[in-house]
Amino acid sequence: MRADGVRNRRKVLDAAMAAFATDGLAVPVAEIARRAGVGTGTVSRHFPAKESLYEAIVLTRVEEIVARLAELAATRPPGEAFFAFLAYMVDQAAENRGLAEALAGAGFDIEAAATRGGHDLDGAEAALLARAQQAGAVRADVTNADVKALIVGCVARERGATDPAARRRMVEIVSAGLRRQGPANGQR
Amino acid sequence: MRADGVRNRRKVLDAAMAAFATDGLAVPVAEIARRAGVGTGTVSRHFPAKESLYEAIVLTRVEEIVARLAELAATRPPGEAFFAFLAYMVDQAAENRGLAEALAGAGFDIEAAATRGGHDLDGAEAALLARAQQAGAVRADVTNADVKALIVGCVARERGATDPAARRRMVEIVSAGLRRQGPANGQR
DNA sequence: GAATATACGGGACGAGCATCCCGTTTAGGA
DNA sequence: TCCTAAACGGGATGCTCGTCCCGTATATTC
Repeated sequence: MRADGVRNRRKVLDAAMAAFATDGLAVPVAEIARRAGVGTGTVSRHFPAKESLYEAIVLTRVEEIVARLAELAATRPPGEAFFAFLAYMVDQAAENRGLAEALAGAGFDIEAAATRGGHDLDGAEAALLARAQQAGAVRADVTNADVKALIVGCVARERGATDPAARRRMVEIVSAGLRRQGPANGQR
Repeated sequence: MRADGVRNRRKVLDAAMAAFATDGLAVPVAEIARRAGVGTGTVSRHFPAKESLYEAIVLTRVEEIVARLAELAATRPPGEAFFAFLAYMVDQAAENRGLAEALAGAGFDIEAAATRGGHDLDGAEAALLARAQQAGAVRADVTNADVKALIVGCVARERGATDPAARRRMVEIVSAGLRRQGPANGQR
């Protein structure tokens, strides 16, 4: 492979990461090419379809997430690890519009991409949840799909205005709701 | 106005309601025309832009919602009214993909449409929340934007598979999180 | 320094869609 | 029954994109 090919591939990848993060997955390929300082043909040649760009980028994100998850699971007690991971995911999604869209299921199947890349994101999340439930830190009837939807909700506030305080408050609310309810709390 | 004009306008409106509810706001105008049994020209003449279709349909939904909100506020104690409205909104959005998309801010500004139609949806929701907070039923630091985002989260589960039990569970979780926290709950 | 495979740029092409237009049809009154 | 304004259908048009192609340029090898 030629050196300029490697270099340009890298530039496209970086530009696409930035573009997806700020403008979302619907950003036109031409805009990515513009940001990378190359022609659209160069983008298409390195990534035959837009999907391949999604995939290449999402995979690195997934790797980071899986690593973070493993680290939390290894170093913290079950409940704490679960809630820390929840907060981490919300922060990631809040800073990356493309990731938020992917998590919301708009335009890209992130789980499928993770699986194709050899990562079992869903399984790892489910295990983290299950451990937290066994430890009595999380309601027993919650499913992993519930948790993923709630993460989407935490990021669904006013587009653009990512007030960190509001984000923290959202995570708090959802965390409180997920915690096993005390016996004296049973109204409704 | 001619009788067939009135009739066709009605047919288009009904078809669009059904199409938006099942297929979302991105459904092509041609598909709406097909469902209504008319040509695309007829749709365009009655509703010059797709936006006007959105608006006409959303307005009836908003009216229902505002009426329901007023009824709950008038007949139930503050906290109960608030949580009942939350559950109501989630049910509505779960049964209507177009409404869910509009609430999530994807492709249509529902608040603006409500305002143009003379309804103050946001204000009414905020008042309901404020009353529940004054009554001590809901955390004092929660904003109306938070609540709206959480509603989106409750509906963000796997597309299509609208398991009623899961939906109820999501509402429970979010409601629990929104309730004023007991003093003994302060872990984290 | 020449030869060649590799890569580049950006225009061409086609798909999907909203909107507009106009020749044809029809409702409703005289 | 006839006339005309109103309404209809669906093809034409224009726009935004993703993808493909090909004439040109350049890195690499001998």
